[in-house]
Amino acid sequence: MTETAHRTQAQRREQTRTALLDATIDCLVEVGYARTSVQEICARAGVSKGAVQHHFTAKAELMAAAVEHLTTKLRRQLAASLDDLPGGGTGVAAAIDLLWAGYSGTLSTAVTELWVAARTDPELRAAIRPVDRALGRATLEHVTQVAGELPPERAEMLFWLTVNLTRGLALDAELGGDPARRRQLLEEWKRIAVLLYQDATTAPS
Amino acid sequence: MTETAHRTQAQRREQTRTALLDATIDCLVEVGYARTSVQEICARAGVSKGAVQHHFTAKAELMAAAVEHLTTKLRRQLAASLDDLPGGGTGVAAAIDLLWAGYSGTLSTAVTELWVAARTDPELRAAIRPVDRALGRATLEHVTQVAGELPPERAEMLFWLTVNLTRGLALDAELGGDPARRRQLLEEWKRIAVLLYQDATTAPS
DNA sequence: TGGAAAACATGACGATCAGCATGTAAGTTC
DNA sequence: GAACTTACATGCTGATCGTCATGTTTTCCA
Repeated sequence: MTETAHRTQAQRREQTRTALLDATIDCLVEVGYARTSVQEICARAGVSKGAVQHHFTAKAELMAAAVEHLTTKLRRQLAASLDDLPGGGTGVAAAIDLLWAGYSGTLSTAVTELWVAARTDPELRAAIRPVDRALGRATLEHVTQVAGELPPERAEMLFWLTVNLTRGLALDAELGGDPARRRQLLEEWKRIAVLLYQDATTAPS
Repeated sequence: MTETAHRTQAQRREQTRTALLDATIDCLVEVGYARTSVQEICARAGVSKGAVQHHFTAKAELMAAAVEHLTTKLRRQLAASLDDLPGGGTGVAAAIDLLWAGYSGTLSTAVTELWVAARTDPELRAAIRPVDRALGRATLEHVTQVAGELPPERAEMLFWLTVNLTRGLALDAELGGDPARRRQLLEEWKRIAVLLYQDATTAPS
C-alpha cells in the first residue's frame, strides 16, 4: 500500500519517534496521565516496547520529549493564528479569543495533564518549566506587537490576566462546566479588556 | 499513651474513616493522583489494606468519599473566612483575597488533582460534579451577600471571573511560577474589580 | 458472661507496570 | 556483497498494583 520501500535511517528514526510522541499526547488526552503507560503508548504508535527503549532510556525521558514536542506544536499553532491580527480595540478582543482557543484545545489539555503531574515530579517539572516559560514569552511578544500603542507593562498585565483566566476556564471546561457561562464570562472579560485598553491609550497616566 | 480504652463502634468507624480520607488528601497533595495507591494511603493512615476494604468496596469509592470530605472541608474554610467581610469596595478586594487564599491552599491542590483525573474517569467525574457545583453556589451566595448593592448578575459575573482567574493562578503557582507576578496580577485584578464595582453601583444600568 | 457482629489485620492472587537481555531485520559503508 | 551499525521486536523479571479470602481483635447485647 504505502511506500514502505526505502527509508533512510534518519527517516525511520524520526518517523517512529514522532509517532511515539504523538501517541503519548493522544494517550494523555484520552486516558490521562495516571493511566498513560508505555505499553499503551507503543500500542497506539504501532511499535514495540523495544522501540521506545531504543529512543528513550526511561519513561521520564519520553515524557520530557513529549513536553517539548507538545510545546512546539502549541507554539506553532498560536503563532500562526496570532500573526494576522487587527490592531486597536477589536484586536484586543480578537487576541483574547485566540488565546482562549489556544489554551482550551486538545494540545493544552495534554499540557495540563503533564503540568499537574509535574507538581509532584521534580524531573518532569524541570523539563516543563523552561519550555513553558519560552512559550509564554514568545506568545507575549506576539501579543504586544498587536497592541503597540499600549504601554508594555499594561499589555503584559492584560496578557497574563487573560492567560490565567483562560486556563481556569479551560479547567472548568475539562470537567464539563456550563459552556454558555464560559462564553458569557469570556465576552465579559473582552468587554473589560477593551475598556481598559481604551482607558490606557486615550489617557496615558 | 493515648486513651485507647473505650471506643464505641461508631467512634472507631468514623475515626479510621476520617483517618483514611485525610490520608488520601495528604497523598494527593504530596505524591499526586497518579501515584496515590491504596497501600500508600493506608500506610499514612496507620491502618491495613483490609480496613479500607471494609469501609470502601473499591478504590473508586474511596476517591469519591475523599471528594466529598474535601469539599466539605473547603466549604467550611471558605464560609468561615467569608462570613466576616466588610461591605462596599474594600469588601470586594477583601473577598478576592479570600477567594485566592481558598483556591490556592492545599485543599484546592488536592481538588485539582482529582479534577484533572476526573476528566478521563467518568466515575470520579460523576462524584465530583454535584459537590463542586454545590460548593460554587454556596460560595457565590456568601459573596453576593457581601456585595449587596450590586446587581446580582454583575456580582455573579465578578465572582466567576475571580474564581476562574484564581484557578489559573493556582495552577501557575503549582508549577512554581513567579510569586511576585502572581501577586501583581492579583492586585491588578482587585483594582479592576473595585473599579467595575463602583461603575455598577454609582451608575446602575 | 458468653456469643453475635462489627472493625480491622494478614497473606495471597492475578494483572500490569517499567526496565532489561536477547534476537532479528533494515540500512549503511567499504 | 559482506561486515557493521542502527532500528526495532520478543520475551522475561522483579516490583507494585487493586482485590479478595480468611483470621484476629474489639465492641455490643441479652
